[in-house]
Amino acid sequence: MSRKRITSKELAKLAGVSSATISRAFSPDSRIGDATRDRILAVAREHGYQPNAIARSLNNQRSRLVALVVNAIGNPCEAEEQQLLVHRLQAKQLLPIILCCADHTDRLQLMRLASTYQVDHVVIFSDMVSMKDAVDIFHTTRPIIVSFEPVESDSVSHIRIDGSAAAAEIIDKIVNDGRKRFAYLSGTASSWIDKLRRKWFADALAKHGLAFEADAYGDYSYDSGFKEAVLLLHRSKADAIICGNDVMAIGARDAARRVLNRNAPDDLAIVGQDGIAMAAWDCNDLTTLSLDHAAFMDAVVELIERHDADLKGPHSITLTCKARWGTTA
Amino acid sequence: MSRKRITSKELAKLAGVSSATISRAFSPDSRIGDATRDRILAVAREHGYQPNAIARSLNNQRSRLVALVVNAIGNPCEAEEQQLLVHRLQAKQLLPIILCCADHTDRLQLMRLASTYQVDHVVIFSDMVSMKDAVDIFHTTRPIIVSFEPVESDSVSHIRIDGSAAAAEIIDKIVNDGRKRFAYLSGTASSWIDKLRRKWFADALAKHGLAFEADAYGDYSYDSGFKEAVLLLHRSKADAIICGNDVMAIGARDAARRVLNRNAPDDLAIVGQDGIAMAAWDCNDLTTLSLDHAAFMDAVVELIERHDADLKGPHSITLTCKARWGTTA
DNA sequence: TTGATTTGTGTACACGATTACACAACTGCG
DNA sequence: CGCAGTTGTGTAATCGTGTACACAAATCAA
Repeated sequence: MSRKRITSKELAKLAGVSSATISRAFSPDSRIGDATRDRILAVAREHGYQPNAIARSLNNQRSRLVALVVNAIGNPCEAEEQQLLVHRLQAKQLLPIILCCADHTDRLQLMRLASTYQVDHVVIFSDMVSMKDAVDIFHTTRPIIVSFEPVESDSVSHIRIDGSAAAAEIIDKIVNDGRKRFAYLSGTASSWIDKLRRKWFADALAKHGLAFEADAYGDYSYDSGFKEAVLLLHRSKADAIICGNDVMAIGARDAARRVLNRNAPDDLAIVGQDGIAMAAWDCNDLTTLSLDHAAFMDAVVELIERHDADLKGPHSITLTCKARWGTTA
Repeated sequence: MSRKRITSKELAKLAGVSSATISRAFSPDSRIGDATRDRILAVAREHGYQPNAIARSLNNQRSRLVALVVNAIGNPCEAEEQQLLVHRLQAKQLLPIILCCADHTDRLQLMRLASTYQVDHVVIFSDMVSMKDAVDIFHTTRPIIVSFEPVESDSVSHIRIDGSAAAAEIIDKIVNDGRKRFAYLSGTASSWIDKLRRKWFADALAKHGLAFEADAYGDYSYDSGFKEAVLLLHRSKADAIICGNDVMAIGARDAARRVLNRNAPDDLAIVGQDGIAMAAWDCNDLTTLSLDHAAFMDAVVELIERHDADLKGPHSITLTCKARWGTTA
């Protein structure tokens, strides 16, 4: 009920000790009498005292805050991973600060703002910021970079994702089904990761003497998938569309069915990427290049732990994708 | 490149002024010579100096952090709103700390942890924590509560959501279509908000002399919607299912079609709640009780602003839902 | 010219914790 | 009993800012 938060000095007076002893009562292994600690914790509980994390951070040089730089949290393709990571961080008593790039014009300013909070770690999922900028802004933090734009800085850890084998598997199947005219519906034109993903499929096509006949660019959203697919199918003779993520794939499938009356998998093949839960829903049942999100986030946490243990960097972990077979290709 | 962050005192030496003057250079309206400010900002930029937000927070008693207590971020039904709010907060230079309750066992401990960071505001979207606990833990913050469990504390602001009119509209239509046997597929058994939502529909049914014939409980997920709908349709003769959110509604529709070969809207009616973007996707086209998420988040920001302006509370804003007509009912 | 006001800057303390150091009390050992 | 080592606690400095206060210089009014 009291509006004001009690401080360690005030609690010290109440418990008849010095504020240093209060601090010790809250530090797991420090020289303090058992009786004193118990008494202090009792008084603390009674008055609702908890050490001020801001003050503690200032003193420790350790904030226990983690910045997550993402495109958006509203898009299921990212949100699922984010949820897993947030869960893991919370379990380690780390608090996530989310920086949402998608609808923020000045992303550098946003990252600078977060960096003033002395975050202990930075995880970058967004392909909307350049790694150079990120490294520059978080130069005191050693950012953990996630599979975008590998930077040749030794202060950066890196998770590499390899989907080449699974992409080949999927392409082989579709080509064996008799399709020859492929199109790629990209997430964003400028994204490094998106170019890499496209290359997995392009290389697989090359083995069959094929190449993408058309390209389109969306923004990872259902609506962009829908709209671009319509345009794509009008201006090309594509009978197979590889999409930058699952949500766009669903949009493309709906567009083909609704606007052009072409149904997957009979009239054309649609392939997604990510392997989100929604891809397995009965109404979607998408064929997709899927990544094990739990393993992905485990890798992120692993890097955070190595960073904490101050192991010499830079570190790198590689994960491979698997094909999920649905009924759209 | 330098591993260490520069402090105001060090910068002061470099610029040939005192650290107080450095501080003034970064405070918009404070007595400082234009020439001095410009010189300091130049030197600051050169050395990558930015005031330490942790230290500033400790001094100001103002952290510019906002805690968002949510069930999950992976569930589209919540993620969309969260994205809108995060966007609005970032525009105001406030940073969100997300507390994800769904997969965290000790939610009180989680809230206590966040409260030690002296967050300026708390927004509670989760129905997995009791308001009493939240108010207790964040007693210094004046939590902004969102439409769950109204608490008779004058330190709590509140957003009330009224869907009774829209629910009546939807029920009227379905009853006029000739259906009489209604079931409610709830989000969680214990949730206050879920009971309220059910009541909107129950009241509307009562006007027709009807009542829910069956109830089931899920967890807001697609899988739970699917599974519970199967059980529900086996043990009752329901021909209309009102679901706790859109994702469960999609699960229920898929279950009816796949497992029992009953298609909406011909063989049964399915109604969702929330009105997320996905509900309007061509493959779903859900009839749903929808809320204007942008207006909702505007209201949250409005409350935050009133709180900042220190207007006398408690404050309350009411929003009403609208029906979205799809092809599932 | 003089006294009052404004302007710009430095000094010193506060914010709320942690921790190196000092020291008293107690333990154990020969 | 005396001395070394351990244990528990207090004192004071520190983390990096913001700001009240003091004060000199500059400006202004009459």
